[in-house]
Amino acid sequence: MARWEPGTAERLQRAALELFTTRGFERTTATEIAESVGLTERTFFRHYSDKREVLFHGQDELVRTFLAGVDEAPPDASPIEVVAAALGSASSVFTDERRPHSRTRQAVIDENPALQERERHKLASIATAVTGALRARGVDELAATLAAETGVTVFAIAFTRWIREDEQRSLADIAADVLHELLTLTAAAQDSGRLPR
Amino acid sequence: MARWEPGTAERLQRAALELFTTRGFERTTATEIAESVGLTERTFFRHYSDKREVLFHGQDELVRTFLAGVDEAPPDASPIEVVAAALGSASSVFTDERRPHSRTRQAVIDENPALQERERHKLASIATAVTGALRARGVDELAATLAAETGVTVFAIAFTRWIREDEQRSLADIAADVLHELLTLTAAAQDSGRLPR
DNA sequence: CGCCTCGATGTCAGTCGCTGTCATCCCTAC
DNA sequence: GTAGGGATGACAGCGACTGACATCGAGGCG
Repeated sequence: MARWEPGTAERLQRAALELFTTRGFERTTATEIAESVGLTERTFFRHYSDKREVLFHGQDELVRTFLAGVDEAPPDASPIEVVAAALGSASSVFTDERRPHSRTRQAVIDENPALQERERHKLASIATAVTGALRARGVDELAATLAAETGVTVFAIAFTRWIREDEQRSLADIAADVLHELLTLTAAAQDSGRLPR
Repeated sequence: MARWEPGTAERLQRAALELFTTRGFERTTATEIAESVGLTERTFFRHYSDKREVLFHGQDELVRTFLAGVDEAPPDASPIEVVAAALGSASSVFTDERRPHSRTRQAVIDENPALQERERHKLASIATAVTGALRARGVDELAATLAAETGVTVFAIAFTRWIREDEQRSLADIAADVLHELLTLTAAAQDSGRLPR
């Protein structure tokens, strides 16, 4: 038997989400979160580098899922195809059971600009990771950056739609649709021949 | 004759960039910035809502330039074509004379994660504005979001290339190239027929 | 000319996020 | 049983940011 309850970080995370939901992010202090699970503020900051970070626990796992998807793509796949594979892999993490939790969490984020900022930052770090993975496959820098960044954009848009109350499809399906829509849009521009250069 | 020197916000901005460059962002306090131009910390925060914001003064102008570009696009332009127009318009703001300043400013941002976060947030707000402008033109939500977000991605990538020491072309030229590369990438994926769905 | 309002700044106290440091204490290994 | 180590507590302190109130010169108005 340990001196303290195990899973400290997880308990803090649950307590934080609960408090953020009821009182709002800004009107909840780190001390309140910590004491609501019988710990001190200092301990909170030992587990999370800052107050916002408590809502983004497990982000590493998402990054790894993206990278796993990249690895699974066939060697001759084009950058966008690789990104599509990563999208499929990442989407599979978000099962139907996770939707309610994702929803409440997202509601908190949508209420606070500082949290949105952090969310964008996390998405950007995913893009950076995917860019690196593409580069490791021999894709040149421009193509790698574009494909990765585009993939993350598609993921973010698909995720927003997946969260919606009326949406019943899987995230993977939605992401595939969004990607398809992007290809349609770019193809239309390509064909018009009215772009500069 | 005014009671105080005019252009307080601009003086603060210049002083901040100077101090950030020499001492670094985190090791510069808001009080130091303010006092270096004969003001108090309180006044600093009256002009800038937070310490990071001082580096993003004039962002509104950039947003307006994007939107002006959207307005200039012909009525029958496709979403990507509209975005290309916005890209051209926004790029024209960054003349050759502004490059040295952009470089030192970017160097500061690249050194600090909190500033990168804010930068991403600003880019996201541009995307949101462009999305709104596209929607006002009758573009449906998905296409508008995708086109706007993609456009901002292209802009960001082009901008980092424009900043590079060895790069001599105009930002508009680079942006057009980057957009072209994106169209090439998506076309390749489209043609392969190997995407899910 | 004198008064009054207004806007930008100063002053001050206070909260909160976050950090460094040191002490505490159970659990484990030897 | 003793020595370490890992997680926590206690405490002091800095800096970002805010609210409330005071100050004071500029310009309008009688």
